[in-house]
Amino acid sequence: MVQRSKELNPCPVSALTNLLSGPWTMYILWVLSNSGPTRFGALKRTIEGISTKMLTERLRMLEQEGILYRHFEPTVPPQVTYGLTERAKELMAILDQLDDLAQRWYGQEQEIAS
Amino acid sequence: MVQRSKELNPCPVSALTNLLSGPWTMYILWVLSNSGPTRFGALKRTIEGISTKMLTERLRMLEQEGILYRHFEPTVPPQVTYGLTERAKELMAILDQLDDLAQRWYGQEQEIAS
DNA sequence: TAAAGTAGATACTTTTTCGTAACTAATAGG
DNA sequence: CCTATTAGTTACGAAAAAGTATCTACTTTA
Repeated sequence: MVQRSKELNPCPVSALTNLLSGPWTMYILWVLSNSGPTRFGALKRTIEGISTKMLTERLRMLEQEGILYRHFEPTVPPQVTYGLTERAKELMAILDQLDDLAQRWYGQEQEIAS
Repeated sequence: MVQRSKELNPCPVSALTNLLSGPWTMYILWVLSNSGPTRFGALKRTIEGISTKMLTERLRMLEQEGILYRHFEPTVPPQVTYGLTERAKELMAILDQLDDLAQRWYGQEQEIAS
């Protein structure tokens, strides 16, 4: 059997970072943080390039972890809205710091030359 | 051509999180943070289950990003030591907060029943 | 003289990941 | 009656990621 790193999930940090480290994950949180609760279709349109499958996968995952909620309105056609939970907000506070760091390290390149 | 998420690397945070999100990456930083500068072989023995290839790959990557340094001593057999840079220490300060969060969220399960 | 020890590099193979395309249900509108 | 709409699910296949095994150099030790 081949040993992959995800199996051994010894400490809580690993659990959390494995979770956040998936593709698009941070981006999805970022969008929901900026736009507030958003419907599936709108998310898909906003997050350019993501596939339906990937998006649902990530959303399900984040929901399971209690980082976002899913509100299903059984109209026809159905309306499903996703939003950040309290947990997500705690998380974003830290991710914002990471953002500051990233700005300082890599941000210069992005400066606007007027 | 198949569109993968890593290609589009728009904002600095993405750059940083893509970097941290690789397998074993956080764990390696964690070990170096706790143990101080460590030789390749020792790292490999500590990080149980990691392959040589994976370990070198991650180390090279972190070195390129200026997150850790590599010190090569051309003895026979050679001695190569890896350690955290200042950047890494800034990073760890934030990751420690993430750790606190993880403890609160998932830590309970790990409690020792005396 | 042969083996051990370090820090990898490389080729080859397996596993996993992820995108694409096709399909679903129920209703409203033309 | 036919089509559009939403929010997915599923099977399939290609590409990327990661493991395994083999090889290197040089010296010391047995």
